[in-house]
Amino acid sequence: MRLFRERGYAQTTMRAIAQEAGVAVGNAYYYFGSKDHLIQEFYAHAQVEHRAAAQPVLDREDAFGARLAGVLHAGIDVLTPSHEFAATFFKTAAEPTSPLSPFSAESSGPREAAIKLFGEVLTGSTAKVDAELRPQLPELLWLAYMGVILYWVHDRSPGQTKTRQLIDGVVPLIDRLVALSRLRVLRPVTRQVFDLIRTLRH
Amino acid sequence: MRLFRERGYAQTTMRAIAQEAGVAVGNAYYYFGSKDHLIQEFYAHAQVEHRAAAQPVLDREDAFGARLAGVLHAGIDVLTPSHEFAATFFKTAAEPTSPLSPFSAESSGPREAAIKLFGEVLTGSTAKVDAELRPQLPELLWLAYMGVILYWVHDRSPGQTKTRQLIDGVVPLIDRLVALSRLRVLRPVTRQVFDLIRTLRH
DNA sequence: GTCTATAGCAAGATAGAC
DNA sequence: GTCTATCTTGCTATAGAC
Repeated sequence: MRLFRERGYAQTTMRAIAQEAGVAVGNAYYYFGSKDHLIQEFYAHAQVEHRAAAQPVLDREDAFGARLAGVLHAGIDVLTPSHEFAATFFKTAAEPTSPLSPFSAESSGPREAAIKLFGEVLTGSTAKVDAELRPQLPELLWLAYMGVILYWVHDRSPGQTKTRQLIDGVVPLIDRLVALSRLRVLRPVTRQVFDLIRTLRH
Repeated sequence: MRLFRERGYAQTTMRAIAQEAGVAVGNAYYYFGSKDHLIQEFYAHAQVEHRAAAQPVLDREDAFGARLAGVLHAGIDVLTPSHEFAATFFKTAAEPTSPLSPFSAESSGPREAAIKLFGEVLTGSTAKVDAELRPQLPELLWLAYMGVILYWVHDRSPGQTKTRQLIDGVVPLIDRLVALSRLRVLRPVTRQVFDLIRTLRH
């Protein structure tokens, strides 16, 4: 991970990694199926750090919006030192056939943990949420987080300021939509959304 | 393209491509900067085919929803023969630094053409659209199309049936939201969305 | 400016000995 | 489990033909 951050993904050779780890190249491949597979370490690591960074926010805030914003910002905080490297490795993660896709079975560990984190955003908050929406919401929030990361990876503004603006802009929006979900007028729309999600899930 | 479709992206070597084309490897590199750059041909080709496949729909339908659904389905129709290959090359397209990203400057040609196509979906329709939303809508529809493709690439259901369901489910939703955009109650929400888009654009 | 042929490098991945 | 040697392939370099 240190080499990746320092030189970037492509510039870090398996030979260099093996040498740095004091083992032979073949041995590295004994433990990691491919260079790409090393990235899964990154996921697991990032998830643990994210959890830790989010804790103070979860302890402090009780408004849904503040909690969500805090957790999203914490996620980006943790990733920021690896921004350049993340941009280059993102291609591997995006490949659907890859076990590195955040949607893949191999990534289910970190994914479940992340969804659980967004569950805590909800349960610890004072928000009143539509009963039908509530069980779906943690996964939807995680999906939104994936969207934020997708934007962040492409974000070339200095310090990724735009991503911060995206979070600050999109959180009140989600907050409002969640509140509106209980409104009678919007019932058909939310129903339609749920039906669609249900259809696609299996 | 034929070799890619038959063997997949990784399994097709530059040596094989050059041989099949009856040229030397060096000559292939004279015309294409890298193996990845061959993919841009795919984009351009797909865009032209998409345009042609969408024409009958645009001639026939005048309801916004029907036009949008038709154009989205036409896009997937055109891509379907390359589904397997697309899944493996998608990684290159997803890398933000890559000139192959659909958001990159190098891809602006096909992108503009695609956005224009969604402009026609709108202008030829009978839909009444909020004045503030109208100029933004074609690009937003294109973005939604990118989302559909993202889903399609990951879609492992036989014949990518799920993607078809996604289109059929999401189109009435978009249709309804576009109609609702003129509603007074939702004005603050749409304003919020526009402000966010404006902020992020520069 | 367009093309061929060939040689060779770098780096991801693998085979097979120990 | 670990190593060394080797293979494969994207890509580059060179020298030369037309």
